Amino acid sequence: MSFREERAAERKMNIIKVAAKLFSEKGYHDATLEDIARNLKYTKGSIYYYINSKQELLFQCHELAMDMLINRMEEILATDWPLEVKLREGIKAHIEMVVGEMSLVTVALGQEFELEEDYRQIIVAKRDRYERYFRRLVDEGIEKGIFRPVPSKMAVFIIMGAINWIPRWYSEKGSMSKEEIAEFFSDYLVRPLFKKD
Amino acid sequence: MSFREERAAERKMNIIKVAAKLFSEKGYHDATLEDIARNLKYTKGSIYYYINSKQELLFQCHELAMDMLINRMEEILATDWPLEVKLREGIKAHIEMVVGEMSLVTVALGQEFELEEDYRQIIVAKRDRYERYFRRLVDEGIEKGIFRPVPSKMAVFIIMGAINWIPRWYSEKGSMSKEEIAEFFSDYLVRPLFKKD
DNA sequence: TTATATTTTGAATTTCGGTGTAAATACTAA
DNA sequence: TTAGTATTTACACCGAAATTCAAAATATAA
Repeated sequence: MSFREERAAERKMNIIKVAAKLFSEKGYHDATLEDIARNLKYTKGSIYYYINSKQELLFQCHELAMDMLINRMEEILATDWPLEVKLREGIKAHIEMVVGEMSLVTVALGQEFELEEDYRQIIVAKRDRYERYFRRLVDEGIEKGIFRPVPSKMAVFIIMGAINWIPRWYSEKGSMSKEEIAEFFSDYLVRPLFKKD
Repeated sequence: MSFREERAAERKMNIIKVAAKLFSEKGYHDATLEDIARNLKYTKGSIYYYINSKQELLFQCHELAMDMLINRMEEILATDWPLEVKLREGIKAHIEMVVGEMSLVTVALGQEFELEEDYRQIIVAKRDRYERYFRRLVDEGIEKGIFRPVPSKMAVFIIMGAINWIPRWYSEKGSMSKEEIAEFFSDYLVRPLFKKD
């Protein structure tokens, strides 16, 4: 990649990040390209040198967020940790993404229906793939008798829902740190999978 | 209330319901008054005979949904059921609302940030009140030693998040009925509150 | 330095949707 | 039946925001 291409890629990434921030703060529609441009000290016009449309920008936010989530999860799956540790760590990783890359992930989680159909399908496919990783962990746990038999799909929906809701209430100023939240959540959400003993 | 007033109120309610349906399907911005009117076989203009603005319409959706949730919960609290039953039933009631009045509640849950500040405050206040009901149940359970000590706020966030996420995946055609889902969720989400025995 | 390619600008264009309104129509009560 | 009120319509207005584009500015390479 040439120097110029590299710089262009970097700028585009900046635009995506700022767009994500504004999309998550004000919503897709209320964040105007004007806003995004002003934030970057660009003019509206120059944004179009880097992107083709506002819709594409939204899509890129989604895609970036999903890719980050998937990559992290695949790292975890590649370890030789015991399965319930993988699950717990997967949950923690997801929480950390949601809280750490708040704006990016918030856009991906909250503004799905703003995506036009073609884009939406791509994102939905990625999300399915991601969720399947979790479901498989639960299923394996059941097969091995570590977990009690539950409909794994539902269990994963509960887990995802609880986590994906975090941006709705999380504040830096809250009384619990990210790590404490991640710890509490992963315990609370995995606990009901175990058999009583 | 006179015959005419009554009919007007009924029509307004219809408008709200249809608006909710479209808002939840396409999002606040993409559902135009044109759409709403066409669905009701009205013209855009005549909608304005019943409402003052699109924004007000959104607010009414929120308010209606929140009031339904609060009323149902207050009914449950007024019973003499044991506290953990109240909690379980509260959860089930919430799920039934989310699934039964999908569009209305989906709007209320998903499109908070579309509300203008004044309206938003009213809705946030109602939601806080609602969530406090749940938190109090958890706290009482802890005090009485039925539940293990957990940060009740977090526990309720988990419960609410898991449920409020349902509209994202629920389909009539799914393999589990509303009731089965409600049953599974309330068990899964309350279970981690109990001490191990 | 100069010529060429890249980047940025700012204005112009276009489209769309919420809202206002005056006139038309339908309804109700007397 | 009719006067008066409630409801609906059609249309125009207006602003906002996405997108386009030609020209200007800037950077790069020869």
